[in-house]
Formats: sequence, structure tokens, C-alpha cells
Amino acid sequence: MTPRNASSHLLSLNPEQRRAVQATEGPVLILAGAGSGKTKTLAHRIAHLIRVRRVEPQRIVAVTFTNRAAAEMRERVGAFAGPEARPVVLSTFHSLGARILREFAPRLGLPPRFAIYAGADQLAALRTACGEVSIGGDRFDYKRVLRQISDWKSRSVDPANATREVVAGITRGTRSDEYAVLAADAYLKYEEVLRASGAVDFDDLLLLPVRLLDQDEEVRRALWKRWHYIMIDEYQDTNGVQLQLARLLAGQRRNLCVVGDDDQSIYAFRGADVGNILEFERHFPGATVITLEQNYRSTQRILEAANAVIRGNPHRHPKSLRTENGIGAPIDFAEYEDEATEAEEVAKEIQYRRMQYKLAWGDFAVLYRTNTQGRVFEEVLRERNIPYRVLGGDSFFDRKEVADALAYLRAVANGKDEIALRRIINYPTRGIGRTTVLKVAERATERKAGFAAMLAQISEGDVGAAAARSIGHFLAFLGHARQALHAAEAESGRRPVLDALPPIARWAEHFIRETGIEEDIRRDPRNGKSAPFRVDNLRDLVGTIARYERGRWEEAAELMASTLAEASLAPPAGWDPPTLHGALARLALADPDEDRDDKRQEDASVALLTLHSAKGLEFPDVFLVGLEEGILPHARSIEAAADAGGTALVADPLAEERRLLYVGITRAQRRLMLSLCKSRGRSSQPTQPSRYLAEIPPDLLNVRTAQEERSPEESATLRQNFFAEMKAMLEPPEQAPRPPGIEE
DNA sequence: CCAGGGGTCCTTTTT
DNA sequence: GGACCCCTGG
Repeated sequence: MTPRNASSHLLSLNPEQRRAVQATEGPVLILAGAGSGKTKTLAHRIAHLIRVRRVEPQRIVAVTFTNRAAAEMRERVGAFAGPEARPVVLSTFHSLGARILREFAPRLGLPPRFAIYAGADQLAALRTACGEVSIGGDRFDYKRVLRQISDWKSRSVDPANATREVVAGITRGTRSDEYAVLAADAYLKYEEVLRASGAVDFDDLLLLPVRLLDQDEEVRRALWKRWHYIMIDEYQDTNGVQLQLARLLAGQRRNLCVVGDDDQSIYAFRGADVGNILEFERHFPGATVITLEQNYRSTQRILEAANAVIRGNPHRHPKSLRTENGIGAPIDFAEYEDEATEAEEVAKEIQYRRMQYKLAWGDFAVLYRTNTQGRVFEEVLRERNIPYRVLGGDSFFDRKEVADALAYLRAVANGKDEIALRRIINYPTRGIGRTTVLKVAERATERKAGFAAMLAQISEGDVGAAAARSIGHFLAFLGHARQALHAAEAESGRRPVLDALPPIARWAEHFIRETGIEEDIRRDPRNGKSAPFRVDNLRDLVGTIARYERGRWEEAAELMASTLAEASLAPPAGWDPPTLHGALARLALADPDEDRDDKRQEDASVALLTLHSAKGLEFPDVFLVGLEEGILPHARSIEAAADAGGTALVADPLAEERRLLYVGITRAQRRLMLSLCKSRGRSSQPTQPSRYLAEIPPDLLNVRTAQEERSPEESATLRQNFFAEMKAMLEPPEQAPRPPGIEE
């Protein structure tokens, strides 16, 4: 269904939104309150540019933070502008960075098949780096150092300047601890390990493109010629480097349109600077500012509660959300004995409401502050046979067996990848122990060679005959795999494979089997019953590679259709044929849920997620749990605030925690329930209610007593429900409980 | 020098 | 449910 023209669609916008859509030249700031139709407005704007202002779609770049947001935007744009909008570049910040890096890698001295380190790999790289200079020693908190390094990189501070920053902090007598000194030292070494491994980390995906654009006139011109309109979603979450990138990409045209809500800034911990949105007009003089204040999502009561909470924060863009929705149900509030009781009662309440109001499992979401809080809910929901899905959290790619297989693939794709090599060099065990690896690393440092290069030239004199032979076998194994891969890649680039497993995936399947990971999983008694599941994960990994390969060819088909018409506008790099490196890069940047969650799951299961991963989502019925001091606000934030003392920090940790609650409340469309546990943890420590609860006007709340009494109808429904669930449990185990004749 | 077992600790938020 | 450390036996 392609719309006849864009203007007919503009009719569904309110005057503010229409202004936002049509203010097309120069910098634009759209301050969009929660639930104000942000994505819709941006999608309209893109459609307007294409259909009314006749901008070529490939000149438009829309940047989001998550793959999910990019996918949602793609869907909306497609609905408003039709298939001709396909060439619009819709990408996350990090994917866009990776794309720029891939194209211009040689100019940075980066190998074209660079590895991307995230999470555990970054940590491993830091450990390696610290091992080399033997800084740290016992009880060295690598994660903390990594956070510090990441903070520097997100502000575009290089190691030399980091050292200067630390030293200056010390001489000024400010609170710069010895960790910062060590971290500055480690930072330099860490960068060296990355470069020697032909790798970049997540921060580099933004930082290196900025450096490139900043220093290379040709690159700047090339990109300015290519992209004319830049749009950024969730602008309140951008950090210093992202601001630079936005500025550089927009260039002199300054067609930069950003959308965001300072009240929803919840990523200061990873370098987001709410000042970016608060001072947009200073950064981009002459900017048009539009405020979207109508909320289309929530009931009046929910919105009032949200407004009451956020009102407590200083330094906000003035904004008052209004809604034309009804007053809605009261907000429920309950106190439970402990986590288990809370989870039980929430589960019961979900079952009850689902029956009573004929809702789907997918209408419910349980929101919590920390990932670990989700576990109790998982247990209880599983026990009750309530289908659920955990959003965010630990990724598929963090699974040990998946990470192991990926390390093998990476070691083949990029022979310099030290972190991948170290991970698999003795897994499954092949007689290359810790001491041997240590010796190799030592020799490498001595002779100023990379770890991988040293491996290739290690001699019996270095590590002994047995170990040397094992290393030889190991490298030969990878070498053979690499040759087979080249053949597979050549085949994959030649023509699409439609039926069977595509060549690279087929190669990967074979190679992973040869690694012996599967045997080891089966053999290891610790895996117990999870062994078959783990082996399945390896198959899934091959499946994602297959999907990538097919995806490349689908894109090729689309691109050819558009490049024939506009050959001169084709991107200079053209279409990239499928490669293992491409598959790995995609996997590194992928949304872990995206590939595996099919759309069906969405309406058929209760969502469990942290407040952070809830941003941008909405649910009819929301449970906000664990509203206690120490959880929300989190103890670490309370500490951090105390540490900061009176210092007028822009990023006030407690203000951010309040925004987190605000985000949580505004996810709810129809109903909201708040709860807390009176005691928590192994030792059943008594808790205090969250300080923010007192800020919600009591007349909005329906306070429930602990062992609440239900009305006769409610009890009847629960009984009925109980029997329905029992019946469902007796059905084949694969089948999710599906009460008769209630849904659909 | 290597493999494997068994204890202990802890857990903010994420691209 | 891990990640990590130390110990033991080959």
C-alpha cells in the first residue's frame, strides 16, 4: 500500500508535528516528550523529504542507538514513503561507524578484515595489555579500568591526554585516584594490543570515523557528497564523540535534525552527555526548536505520576506533557515480603488480568532495575507455565560455546586476532598450557613481534618439543580452514544459493565440527542436561551466518535495481560480497534478540526487561518492581552521589535514577503496578521504600495490602484460570499454555 | 608442564 | 549461575 502523496499523511499529525516534519533546512531540534509519536514524526519527515522535497532517498541518513529502533524506523518509513524509500540509510551509530571504517580502513592503517572487540573481548585485551607491563597485580578491577578507558574514548581523549588529565587532577588535588593513574597507563597498552590484533573496540567504531573525518579532507568531501540530511534519534543519549560525528557528517549544510527527550537521558554511565541536547542551540546556532508535548500513549493518571516524579529534577528543558486519553485505572501499589513473594504475586496478577480483561501475554511487561532481578521472575513464570521472553540481558554471543566457536571463526578471518587465538589455543585442550602461552607472549614482547607472528615462528628451544609440535598442528589446522574458507567465499560471492546452506555457512558448520567443541560439550559432565541445548546453539550460530549470506544477496538485488537508474550515485565501494568477516561484523553489531525472536513471540509472551532496555517500548500493562532504596536508586548511584559531595556535577547520578523511574512509568499505556520487597537478599536485609515513591501523589495510587482479599468474581476467575492452566500443562510440553476460547 | 576438580566470590545500567 | 583461584594427580 503506497500512499499517493505524503501530504495526505501529514493530516494525521498535530500542528507541532507538522512543523517538525516541514522544518527541513538547517539544524532542527525536536524535543519529544515520552509517547509523543517521535518515531512516527521522524518517519513522516523522511517521507516528506522524499515525496515533497524530492530528495533522493540515498541522501538521507537516520541514526538510532539500537537495531530495534532502526528496524522500527524502517517499517514506519516504508509505510509512509513506500518502497522507493528503501535506499534511505537507516543505521545504528555503531553500524554506521563500522561502515565508514570498512570503506576507509586502509587510510587508518587498519586491516580490511578488522575484528570488533566488545564486552569479554575488550576485557581480555585489557588483561593482556596489563600482563605485558605487569601493572595491576592482585585485586585489580579490570572492569573499572575498562569503564574509565571507555569514558576517555567517548570524550575523544587519547592516552597521552588521558595521562595529562589524570596528572592535572592530582596536582589540583581533586579526587583522582590511583586507579586513574593505572588506567591511563593501561589505556596506552590496551590500544597497542588492539592495533596489533588488527582490532577495534566499540568506542573505536565512533572515535576512528571522527578522527578520519576530522583529518582527511577527501573522506569528508566524499561523505558530504553522499549524505545531505542527517537525523538522529534519542539524541539525549549521545556522547561527545557522537556529537562530533553528527557535526562532521552534517557539514556546512547543517541539515541535522535531532530528536530526543532530556528527561529520558539514562546513559550517562556510558558517556552520554545530556548537555548535548540541552545546549543544541548553542552548538548549532539558528536551530529551529520544536516541542512535542502531547502524549498519545498513557492514561492521565500514569502521565500525572510520571510528571510528578520528573518534576524533582533540575536542569530540564521546559516541557509539560498532556494527553487527551482518559483518566484510566488507578496505579496499583503493593509491598511484598521478599523477591519470591513479589514474583509470585505479580505472576498471579498477570494471570488474573489476562483472564479478566482478555489480554494477551504480550500485553504485559515486568520492568526492573538490574538484570539479576529478572531471574526470580523467570523461575516463577516458568513454574506457572506462563510464556515469557527476556529482552536484552546476556546475549546469545556471550554463551561460552558460542563465544568459543566465534573465536575460532575470528582466528581464521583475521590471523592477527590475539584475543581470539588465546581463547582457543588450548580449547579443546591440545597440550598448549598456560606456561607455554606465557612464554610465547614473553618472546613476542622481547622480539617486538605480535603474539600471532610469534606463534608462527616459535621453536622447540622456546617452549619445548611437545608444545612446539602442538602449536604447529594448531596453526596448520587454522591454515587449512582458511584455505577452505577462501574457496567458500569465492563461491558465495559468485551467485546466491537459494536452497541449501550457503557456502560460507556450510564451511563454518564443517569447521566448527572439526574444532571438537561439540565433543567437548558432550564429554564435560558439568554440562549435564544442557549439553544438547549448547550444541543447538552452535547450529544457531551457523544459521545466523546463513541468514547473513542470503541477506547480502537480497541487498544486492535491491541495490542493482536502484543503481541501474542512478548509476552515477552508486556508493563508490559498491556492493560487498558475503565474507566471513562481514558475517562476524554483523554478528558483533547485531541485536542479540533480533535474529532469534520472531514476531510471534512478541504477542505470545510476557516481557521481562531492565528499565534501560525498556526505553522506546510501550506495553498496555506494566509492572515496575523492586522500588526500594538501593535498587532504585541503585546503591552504586547513591554512593557515587555521596562521593561527588557538593560538586556541581552535570551528571547527577540520583537525577538519572529518577529519570529511569520516569522512563519506566511512561512505558505503561493502560495500567501500571508498582511494587517493592520489604526484605531482600540472602540475608533478608530489611529495605526502605524508594525515595521517589513519596513523590507520587497518593490519590493516584491504589494501595494494596499484602495478603489482599479478592472479590468473589476475582476469586472465581482465578479458579477458572487455575484449571485452564492445569489443562494447558497436561498438553504436549512444546505447547505454550493457551486457555480455551479466550484469546483471538 | 598439563588437566581437571572443587572451592569461593560476586552481581548497575549497554552499543 | 558463572568467573576465578588453588590444589592435586598424572
